[in-house]
Amino acid sequence: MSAVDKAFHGLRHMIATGRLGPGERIPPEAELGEELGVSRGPLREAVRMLAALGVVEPRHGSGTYVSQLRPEDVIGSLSLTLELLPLSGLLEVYEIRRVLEAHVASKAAARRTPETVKTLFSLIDAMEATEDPTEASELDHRFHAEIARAAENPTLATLLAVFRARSRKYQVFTLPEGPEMRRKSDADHRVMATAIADRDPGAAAGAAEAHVAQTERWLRAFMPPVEEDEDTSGDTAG
Amino acid sequence: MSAVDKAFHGLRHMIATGRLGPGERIPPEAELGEELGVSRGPLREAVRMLAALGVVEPRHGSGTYVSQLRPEDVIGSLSLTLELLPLSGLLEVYEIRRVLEAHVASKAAARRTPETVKTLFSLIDAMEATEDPTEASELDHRFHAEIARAAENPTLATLLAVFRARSRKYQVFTLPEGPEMRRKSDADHRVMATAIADRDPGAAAGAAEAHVAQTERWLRAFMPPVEEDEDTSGDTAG
DNA sequence: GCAGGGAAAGTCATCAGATGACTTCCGGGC
DNA sequence: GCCCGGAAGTCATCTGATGACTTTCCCTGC
Repeated sequence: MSAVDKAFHGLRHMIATGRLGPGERIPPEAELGEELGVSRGPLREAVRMLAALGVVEPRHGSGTYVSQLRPEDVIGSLSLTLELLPLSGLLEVYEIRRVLEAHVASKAAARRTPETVKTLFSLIDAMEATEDPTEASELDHRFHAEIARAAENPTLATLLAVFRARSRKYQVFTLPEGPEMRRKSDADHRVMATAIADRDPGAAAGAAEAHVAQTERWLRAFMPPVEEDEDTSGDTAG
Repeated sequence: MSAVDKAFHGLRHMIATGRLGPGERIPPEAELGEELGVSRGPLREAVRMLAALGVVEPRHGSGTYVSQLRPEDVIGSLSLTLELLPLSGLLEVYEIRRVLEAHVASKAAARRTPETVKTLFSLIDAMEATEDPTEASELDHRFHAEIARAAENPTLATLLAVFRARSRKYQVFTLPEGPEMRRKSDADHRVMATAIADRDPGAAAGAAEAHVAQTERWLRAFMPPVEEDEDTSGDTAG
């Protein structure tokens, strides 16, 4: 086993067994390296691996801390890599998204509060009012995020947010057919929001699934990946 | 921006823009470090991060290669960290699993081949025959993996395999109540397999969801995490 | 006694050089 | 034609030193 593996598994084991708990600071590099029997180089590489996976977080000058280890912490790590997938593989992701969006819509319909309904419709109004495709995309994201939030499963909400972020790289609304697509999309949103407002889980699930399927169809038809030099990772969704 | 970030994003950008394609070897450390303007230390840390995320794979003595970038490549990275989650967060994962297992069961029922059915029942027979809880757990995994495979979405199959692996750390069958649980579990499996054999998607989905829900209930009741020093990562599922 | 400033310690970040380990390839020997 | 050995290329690791940032604490001034 290589030194990096030794450090990686050793550190992971310390966390798995509870010797290092969520939020806790891990020992300094020199000390930990000696304990694990590796020098600082490989140890740092192992720490970076765990950081990329959302398990620890190094803070310059302060120390390295174990994350809170919530499901969304580790699932969020996918957002850095999912957008590297070729479009072909993305279609498989879409099938998953279809199923899960339908589920959260259904659950949101069952558990909705008046505030949720109000938020959803105000987001729809804003979407229909704006001309800026980027803003529309942002509002669309917040609309779906709000539904996922209402379903009361943060893990699932994070997973769907990751999947959606990948799709947003393709800004279909900027195409010539964009305006027509947006009208259709807006109509879908109204159907979904209405079903949720009516506490009708079946209708909400159906509308959500149809909406995702429609988006998938558009993406399949045109696929101009947008060149980007992020970070535009402003997660302004409430 | 730190040197590690510069190297990480630089490398990721090279892959995102297609300058480095799947399976391709990236430039040697010295060369790449010079191009990105960082020394070998931080560059290696950035490479390790991408390796942890399933994007690249360093091979000692040969070079570092971009992965095939299939969805399962990057999703598989979750398996290293999902088992670090506390049980409380795991319940949210179970809800997702319930929905997705139901979906794959339904799809498997629609697309099943005679070979699939044969495999499923032979796995059930083997499960009922064995006394070894570890072997039973392994067969259980293969049973569910076979159903996911039949649904023809490798990404989804990988995602479910990751979720299941987390649950298997809790070997509920070794409890005093184990034998009774296993009888119930075996019965569930027969219902699922029969629904799939009958090409009845609705019944298959219902049976799968009920089965996962049952497992979840057991886990919620007893939760003795099994200490382990893997790797037992033998993915023997066909 | 208290608030502010600044020094000092602790820790991660980075660079540089050297050496070892492993893979790959090629040519020589049989 | 096959096998073996060596050379080159590349990643893996160690060591030492320096810089950057954060945190703590003491000292100063009021």
